[in-house]
Amino acid sequence: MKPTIYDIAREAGVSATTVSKVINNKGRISEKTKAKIVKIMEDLHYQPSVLASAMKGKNTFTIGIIIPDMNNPVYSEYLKLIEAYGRELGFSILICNTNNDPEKEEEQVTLFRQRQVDGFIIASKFKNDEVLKELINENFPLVLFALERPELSIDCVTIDDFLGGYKVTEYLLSLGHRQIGLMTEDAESSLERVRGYKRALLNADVEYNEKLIYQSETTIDRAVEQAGKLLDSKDKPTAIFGCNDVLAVGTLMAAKHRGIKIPNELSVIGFDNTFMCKIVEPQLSSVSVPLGEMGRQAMDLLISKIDKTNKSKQRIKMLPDLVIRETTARVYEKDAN
Amino acid sequence: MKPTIYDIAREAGVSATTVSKVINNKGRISEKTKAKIVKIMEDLHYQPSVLASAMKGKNTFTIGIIIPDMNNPVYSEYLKLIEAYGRELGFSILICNTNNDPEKEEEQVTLFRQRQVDGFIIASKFKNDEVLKELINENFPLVLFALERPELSIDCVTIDDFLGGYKVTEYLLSLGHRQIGLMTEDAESSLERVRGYKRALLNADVEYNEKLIYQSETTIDRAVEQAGKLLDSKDKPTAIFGCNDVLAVGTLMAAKHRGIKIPNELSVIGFDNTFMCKIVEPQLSSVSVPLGEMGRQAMDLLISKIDKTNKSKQRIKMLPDLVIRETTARVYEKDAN
DNA sequence: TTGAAAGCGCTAACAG
DNA sequence: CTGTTAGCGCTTTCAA
Repeated sequence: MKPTIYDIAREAGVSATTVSKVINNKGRISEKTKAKIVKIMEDLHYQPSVLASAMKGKNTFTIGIIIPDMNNPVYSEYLKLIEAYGRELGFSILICNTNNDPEKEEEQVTLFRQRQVDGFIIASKFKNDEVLKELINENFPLVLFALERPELSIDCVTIDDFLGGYKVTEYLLSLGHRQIGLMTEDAESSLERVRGYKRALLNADVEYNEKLIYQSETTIDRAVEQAGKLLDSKDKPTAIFGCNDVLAVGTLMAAKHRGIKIPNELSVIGFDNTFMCKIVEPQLSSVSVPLGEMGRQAMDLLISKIDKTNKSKQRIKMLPDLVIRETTARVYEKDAN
Repeated sequence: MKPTIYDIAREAGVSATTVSKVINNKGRISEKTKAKIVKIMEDLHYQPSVLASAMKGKNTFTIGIIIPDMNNPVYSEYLKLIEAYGRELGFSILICNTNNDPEKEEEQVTLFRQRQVDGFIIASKFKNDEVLKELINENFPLVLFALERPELSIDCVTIDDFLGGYKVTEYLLSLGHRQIGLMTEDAESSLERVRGYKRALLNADVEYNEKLIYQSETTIDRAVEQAGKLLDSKDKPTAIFGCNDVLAVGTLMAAKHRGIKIPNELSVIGFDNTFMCKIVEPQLSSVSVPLGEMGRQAMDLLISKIDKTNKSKQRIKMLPDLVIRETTARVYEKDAN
């Protein structure tokens, strides 16, 4: 059996309270007894039970992370960073992969709460607002990651999707593209990216054409499919902006299947700047987001809520950067040949 | 505040014991009181505290997963599958990404145990055998995943790495290759794959050349680096077997940098059959492993240990399959040109 | 069929 | 500086 605080107390000839005090570095105890207790704890490999102390209202030092798909490299990367940073701070991570299924989202929140997580970081779009609202009402520690809820009063750290979409489009326009296709995803963030895209078109006096916009689930296969439709459509784009790298990689593949030369006949640019960008050929231009910094911010923010050191809510928005690689080029001029 | 079992009891005009019994479906209670209690629990959104019941010696329904790198698509995929299956069975997943750092491994095991996980699934190679041995001695529920410890009496589910390595090499030999390079990783599984490779060479009467073997960390960048050395070496291989897809993709890239045509001038084959195989060009041949089935088996095995329904230890070994895509071809014959 | 009492391992008053 | 006491939310005898 694992030793309990009483075993230590008995061994040291003191009370459990005293042991508790040295564990938590609280109250005042003589250096001598303290040293003795510490030694005994070590000898017996004593580890306090997080459960028992949590039952007394203390933290479990466990947080729940809810993400849509950890197979998407952005999320696996993010998860990895969060886990590492969390561990540094003494927190363990309970994960849930939702596939954006609202039922799972709700189910997991209650499951995690039964396990008394100290807080949540949520990256999966909650279709089910009720759950979110309940959490907010209870003032339960919670931060949204790369996900916004404009209508909800809630902490979040996101990237400036509008700016990202804008920059991409502006860059493509500067290369002479006028028919710029868009592969989007059913997510708030993509909506913003599309808004940035539209604004850039507007500012450049280029007409917006709805038919150049295709939505797809974020899997390679579906992206290939949808991008195929876009490429086969009448309004042939000379450039395509994928609202995330998965979508962009799918686009790349669809183009290759059709013998379309990249970047000469078609420019493609993604979003997220995942490792996929470097392994496809040609290497994918993309938009980089400071994932590490974002994860850190999200954690710090969450912990400040858990510790109640910070009561005010905030939206932190990080700015994205263009990373130009090999899939973007000046528009292909038929007349030139 | 969240309602407790006492709140329910009071509301229903019964004792906490009775409520506990309906929660756990134990003992005998009249349908009538049962119905009343159930209704009240629903009305109050009552969720029993896992912590409190765990304190009475019950399960936490939480298991710890320890993996080396969730950015490696094999692991993220596996993690995703495990999480889904675990949830189906009512278990939540605590994760830890170790980067194969023995300190983190040990640290996490104690951390997870403080949180009273019901068991572990470990995919990260434990350099620190002591921790593993301790767990085994205590008979703590534990299964190794895609990882073996031949010297330890421990449950595990792995793939037959030897067979995988053998098949790859056999296939490459059948294409006429004789100079077959190897990109390996510091892991038990890779050792087995190498053993398969050697055996295949032996069986085919092809001499084994140590200089064709390069070890690398499993990251794209390091793989590119190491593969570069292999490609630049005197013993120029006509084919390279990457002990995992990351290594193989790195090899592919290194070859491209050097203008080596694939598969005409160099065949490359990976291991794991991750989604990367399909997005690189040409598409990577690889070895598929039944990850889903393996995850399921690992979970089932672990749970049988937790429930103590199964005392006997076992090693489950799944068989891998070759998936031939576009990076493998008959050896390039200089004379033919 | 139901309930009273004890206790899991810990911590927080409060006394001494 | 240290210890006594009570109790977190639940389950488990055992008795009624």
